[in-house]
Amino acid sequence: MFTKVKGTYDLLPKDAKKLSHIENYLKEVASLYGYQEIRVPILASSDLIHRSTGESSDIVSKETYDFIDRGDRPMTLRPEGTAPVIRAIIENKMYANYPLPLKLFYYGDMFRYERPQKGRFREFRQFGVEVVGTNSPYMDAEVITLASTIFNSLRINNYYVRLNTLGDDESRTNYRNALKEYFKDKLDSLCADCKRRYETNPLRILDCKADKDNEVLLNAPKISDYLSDNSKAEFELVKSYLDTLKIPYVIDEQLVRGLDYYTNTIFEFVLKDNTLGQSGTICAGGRYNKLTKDLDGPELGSIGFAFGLERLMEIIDERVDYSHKLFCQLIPIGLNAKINMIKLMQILRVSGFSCDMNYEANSLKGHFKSSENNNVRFILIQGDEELATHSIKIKDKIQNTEEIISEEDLMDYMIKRLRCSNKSCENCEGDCGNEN
RNA sequence: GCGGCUAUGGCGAAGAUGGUUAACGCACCGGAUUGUGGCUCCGGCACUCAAGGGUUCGAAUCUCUUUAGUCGCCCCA
Repeated sequence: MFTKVKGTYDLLPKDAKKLSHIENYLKEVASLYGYQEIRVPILASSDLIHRSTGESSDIVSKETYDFIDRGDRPMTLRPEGTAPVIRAIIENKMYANYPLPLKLFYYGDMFRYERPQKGRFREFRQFGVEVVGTNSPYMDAEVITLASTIFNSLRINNYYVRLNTLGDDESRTNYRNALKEYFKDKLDSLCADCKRRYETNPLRILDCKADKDNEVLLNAPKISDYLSDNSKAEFELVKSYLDTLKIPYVIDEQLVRGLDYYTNTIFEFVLKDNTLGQSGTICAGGRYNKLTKDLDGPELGSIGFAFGLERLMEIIDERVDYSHKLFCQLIPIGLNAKINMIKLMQILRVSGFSCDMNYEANSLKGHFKSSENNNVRFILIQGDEELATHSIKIKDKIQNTEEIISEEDLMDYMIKRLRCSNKSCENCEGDCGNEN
């Protein structure tokens, strides 16, 4: 037997329905904020992914799906959505052909070679947005507000936003130097990973989990002391906007994020409880003002975030019923009725009534069983008796009635029943055609 | 890359200290009930316990290896 590849999963009908539902929902909310959809390839040149995400990042150094294609080109399955979207913007010169800022959303499969666990897969799905072509700190706040609205409207309330700023170039350079200076003679007390990070990306030392209680780390210089006046003012504006809208956030100066392209504002949405374990981050993002230029485009201030859809699936509490439902079941008795009902079924289907027939059942029992599985409201039965008079026996499972009507009255009959399903309706006992 | 736990019919699962017919529930199939199902009753459904090796008179039970799943660490959405 073939089994699915490690870290992948099948979405069976019920869950597939749930995921489409969530995706449609996210699309709708994003469009309320003025975002348009963009679709970009899953397959990308290794160069794009490696350069954008950062050679020193864990994702690129040990988690990408890299391979050489039949034309000897190094390829990578995208591990995140930002780089391919930015590439598309630059390649299609969208920054010139569309009004700025570009406000785009995307969703689709991402690939990371990790050990699978709860809320983490090798092939997984993200929904994200990217705003390109603005430096306004108001946009930082708007993007965070959008993410927050998504949470609220999915009735997820037990989250908060971790917020920090990495500052502009100048701030970051000064801070990096300060960190290097500070850690220079303290390297021995850091873990092996941090010793490496000291060379490649000293900021990453700050959110090291192994050293998180290390005094050396707790006493390290803080980014807030190295922010330029401009960066400081921008960050204040972001915070005040969030205050105005009462978005709950906490400033966390240890927050750094693992992708190398981030600048200025960065944030994470995390759950207050442990329903998702330590991987409680469902949404994260930030500014990346240098990325467009690093990818050979013009310099464009940009910000975005991504949601992990599996994690969202895991935590949402929806009362929606995703089970399979059809409108009616057709039950023919005898060959003549079967042929007649096949014609009838096609008419019903193209008229918008979902329905089905069990072609193989030899007994009434089998047919009725199918009607249970299909969760139908109406059961239509036709045998030689009904056929002779062009009529049909119809059972309404909600109102629990059974009567014989003529074939041509069938659709009107069902539509009326649909409108009023109130058994104790005084006007009609369920037949008046009024909405309840 | 590292660590914990798990692996019994289509599914969920019982199976102290190894002992010889592998519970039970659900699903499914057949019948009571061949133009009316859902309830009920009766009957059927694992020469086999992830795979391979070892210990033993005897292994689903002990041991080793492998594989898979799952959870956690690192990291990330």
